[in-house]
Amino acid sequence: MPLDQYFEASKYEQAIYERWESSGAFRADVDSDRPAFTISMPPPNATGTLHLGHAVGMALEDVMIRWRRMAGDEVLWLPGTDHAAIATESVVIRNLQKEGMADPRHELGRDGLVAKIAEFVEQSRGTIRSQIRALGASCDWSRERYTMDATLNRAVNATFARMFRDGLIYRGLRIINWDPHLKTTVADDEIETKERPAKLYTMRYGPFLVATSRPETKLGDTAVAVHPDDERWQEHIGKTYEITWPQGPTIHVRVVADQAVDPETGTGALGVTPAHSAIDFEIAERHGLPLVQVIDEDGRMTAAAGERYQGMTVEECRAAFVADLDAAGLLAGAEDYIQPTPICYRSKQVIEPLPKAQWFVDVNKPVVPWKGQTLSIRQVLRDVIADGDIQLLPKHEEKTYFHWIDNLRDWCISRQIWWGHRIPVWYRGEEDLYVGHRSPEGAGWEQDPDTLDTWFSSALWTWSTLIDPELAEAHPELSLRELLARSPDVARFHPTSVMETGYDILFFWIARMILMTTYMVGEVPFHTVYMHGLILDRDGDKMSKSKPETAIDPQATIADHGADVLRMSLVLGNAPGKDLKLSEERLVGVKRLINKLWNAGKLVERTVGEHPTALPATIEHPINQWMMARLDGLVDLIDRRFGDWAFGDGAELIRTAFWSEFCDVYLEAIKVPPLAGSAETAAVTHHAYLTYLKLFHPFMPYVTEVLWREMGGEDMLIGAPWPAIDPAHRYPEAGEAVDAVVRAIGAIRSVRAEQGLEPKVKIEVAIHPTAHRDVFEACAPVVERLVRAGSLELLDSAAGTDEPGTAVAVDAAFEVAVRLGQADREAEKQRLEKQLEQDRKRLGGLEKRLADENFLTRAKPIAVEKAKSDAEALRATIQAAEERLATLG
RNA sequence: GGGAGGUUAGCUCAGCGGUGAGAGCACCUGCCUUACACGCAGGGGGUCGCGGGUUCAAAUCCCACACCUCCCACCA
Repeated sequence: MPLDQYFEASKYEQAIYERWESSGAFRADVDSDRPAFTISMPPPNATGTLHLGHAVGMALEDVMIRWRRMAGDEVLWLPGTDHAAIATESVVIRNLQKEGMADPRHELGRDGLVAKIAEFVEQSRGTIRSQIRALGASCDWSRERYTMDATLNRAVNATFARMFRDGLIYRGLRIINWDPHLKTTVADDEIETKERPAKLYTMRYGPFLVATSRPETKLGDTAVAVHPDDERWQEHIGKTYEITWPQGPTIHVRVVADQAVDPETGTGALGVTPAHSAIDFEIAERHGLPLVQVIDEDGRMTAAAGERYQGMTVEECRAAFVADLDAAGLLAGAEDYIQPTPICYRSKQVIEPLPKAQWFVDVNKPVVPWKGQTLSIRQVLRDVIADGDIQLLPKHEEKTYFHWIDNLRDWCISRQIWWGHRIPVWYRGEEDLYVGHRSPEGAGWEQDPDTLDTWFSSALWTWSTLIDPELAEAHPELSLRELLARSPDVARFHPTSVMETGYDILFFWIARMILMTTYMVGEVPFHTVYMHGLILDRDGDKMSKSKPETAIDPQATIADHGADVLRMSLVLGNAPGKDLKLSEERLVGVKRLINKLWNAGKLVERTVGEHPTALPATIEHPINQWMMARLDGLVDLIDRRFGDWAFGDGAELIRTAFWSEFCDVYLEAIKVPPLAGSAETAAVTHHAYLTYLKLFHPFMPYVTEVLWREMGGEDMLIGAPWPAIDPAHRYPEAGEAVDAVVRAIGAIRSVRAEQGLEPKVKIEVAIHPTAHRDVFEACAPVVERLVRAGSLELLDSAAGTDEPGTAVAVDAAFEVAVRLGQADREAEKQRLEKQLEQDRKRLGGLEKRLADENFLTRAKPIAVEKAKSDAEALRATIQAAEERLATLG
């Protein structure tokens, strides 16, 4: 069936995806004896929609997966979704509020709200699934997982319990990051620092001057700290002062000496607010200072702040307190100041440090068995990268990673929201505490109200998803260790091969997967981490709805141009860690490539005819040989680029080879007899085209699959073997010779254009090959056609090119002459002179270098050899051109 | 304040010690040549950020500087 004029993606995509899926091509076979290649899909938010960040990741993952599948690996790409605790809960609460429910938490209660959220997730999770499908992702849907699956919950609870028993998880009173908007704690890594203009106030404070950008917290001060060696304050150390604020409470501050104080900063005297500053809290712990909380969980002042300020927001209190201080003459100064303010990365609201008892993961306790040692989490995290057990791409991210580890503090894992894995800890009375993966027997137990940080469950993703859910359900009594040991997928597909994700979640997720997996499973979660960059708009800004003219919507792109266009646009030229600017022009460029591939298919279809033949035992025609040699070179090159994870670069190379070698040279050449109409040509054309389809397939699966079927490829392309070099068809010599012919064609075309010879004018051409005469002879009809020659003569010597009425071009492998007829000989002279000038200049450079004793003795022999042969060739070219000029007069 | 990456043609980028610096897009000229005008052929265009240094040889390595981007930092 002849191909349509243009490829219309929407006509084919859905049906092809269904054929792939129903054929079982996506499903991993745990029993095969092929080497395993595994990717755990980073689970998108179950209630989300696909954005370009997902799209670039999935496109890259699918490239890897399809490549390895064709290359013969047993591939598993495990898809799934995340319950995204904070994000999902706040969306549902907002929706309920829009529907008129003032306080959903209060009105529905815990069970009611959780049920509502689960219902919402169930309803909306289909969207992301169908969008992943539309992209063409060849993932194993039979193994789809969700971070709230029963099996995963069991893994979470068992992990918590084991860490608790090992002392890696503890409950402690700390200054935590409290988000008064979301009403929950957040981890240190979930904080962004935003610089905001503020004032740095200096206030009189007993005998001291104290600087602060947060005067309102001074209502809760219990000490003044100075550096132990600071001479200015020696007499005060150890004393306690009573300070009565103008309109507020009276506080008692002890003067303590502490190394943490920098004498150079501020006034050198630090007002210590243990309840609202982590550093002050630590000072307070060291000196046994009391803790007075003046800000509550709503971000308002408490009773301890005094009657006047109680109930004010932090901002209101700051303004009021400063005014009061000023009125009382206690304000010594106020200067402009850029204040680094902690912001929650989710809610974008200001974080309030508050003292609260929370659950933490201890990163310094040495209880993790690793390579025969017992290490701390921090040490294992460092070792797996330092030892090369895990490779980070791009490599420079290792430095960022080590820097993060050096500054790592205990990880706060408890959250005060309701949606998520509930902390598996039960209390009974004051004394009894139970930790386990199932609720304890007996009456009177109360479960901890908090839930776990989403990243706690995500951190188990690579292996918790491989546990056999049926086994887990049938055997609730099995320990996690036994479940892992008895789940076939775990042994077969873990550790995974690659983790492909954005570099922005290196700490949130990558590091925590390493942390949890080394501890729980005793192996790394993956061998390679491929981190893609951000997708930006054409101006290099983040795409946003406020800039619709440059934003690109993945769904609309798939609908308008097809999934292949979107995928290839995101991958072409992309490299680990590199941000990519995506624009309409980029999409159009890929669209043209697909159009070219499609149209080449039409010509191939015509050339191959109804009955494609297999490659003959030997291939005779040099151009056919050349095509085979080019394919070999390309396949070899691509294997090496892909092996180095350079998929974007590989895609460029395939594109260039396909367009400039196959289309521009080969497909033009085979229109001419005797290549045209020969069975050998049909076979080579078919073989070459199918090879390009295979190479393109990981990037553009849909259009290549359509063309594969149209070209009579066997079964489906998704399961076809990756191209390999066939030792029976190696023609290295043909490459060089036909390259010379191609250069000759270019030289004649240049002469044609420079002499202003109209395309309709048939020119008379003579070629004197100085090498590869037989190949030139075999290719003569092709040359004749591609340069639109009326006649073509092959000469045995340069003699024929001496005639005055010709234009000549010279190369190391040939001289070509174009009979000019009426054309301007002066133009020819000028062209030659220009060429001569360039050649002489270059020869001059080479000769200078060759005369340099230092170069001859110190340079690598191969460099000297190349310089010599280049000079040789140039001299011949120059001499021929000079003779030619002489005959022109 | 600490750290990382970048600066090559009008734009997006490749090249990362071997010597005439490349691609795509854009531009110019000519072509609807029976696969493709989403195309074909030819062509113009670059002090490789600035200044030093190492080397027979530097866009490529080293040092300093300038500018851009990003990450980290307990808010005196």
